[in-house]
Amino acid sequence: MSESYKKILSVVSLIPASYVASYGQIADLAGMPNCSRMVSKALKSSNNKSLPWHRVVNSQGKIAFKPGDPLFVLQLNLLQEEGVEFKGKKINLDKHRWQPSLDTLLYKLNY
DNA sequence: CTACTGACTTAAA
DNA sequence: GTTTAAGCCAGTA
Repeated sequence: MSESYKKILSVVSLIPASYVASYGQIADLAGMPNCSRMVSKALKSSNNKSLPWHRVVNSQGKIAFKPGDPLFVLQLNLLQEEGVEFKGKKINLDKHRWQPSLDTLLYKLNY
């Protein structure tokens, strides 16, 4: 596994329950701007069961999967169990977006 | 080697 | 609201 993926996954692992981050946001925090597609790749290739992958949604606050997809339902359930509110298909990002403090990133990611 | 594919994003029309 | 188009880069064929 590449260092890029490791970094991405380590950022995702910091997202607390009932908060979400977008793919682009994760890419930015990992020091790889404009690499949102790599975030999805990294998540797909990860087998880590403790990774809170479900807390990553797209920039519109919507789940990235198609509504018919089994993973869509799974992710929706996981988020709702954590108390994330859906307004239709969208999450209120103003309320639920993860905004990590600088010390969180510095300390936990060894930047 | 080239070509295509994404659990994406942004800007522009 | 919508649809395009370009950008991104590790996998895959």
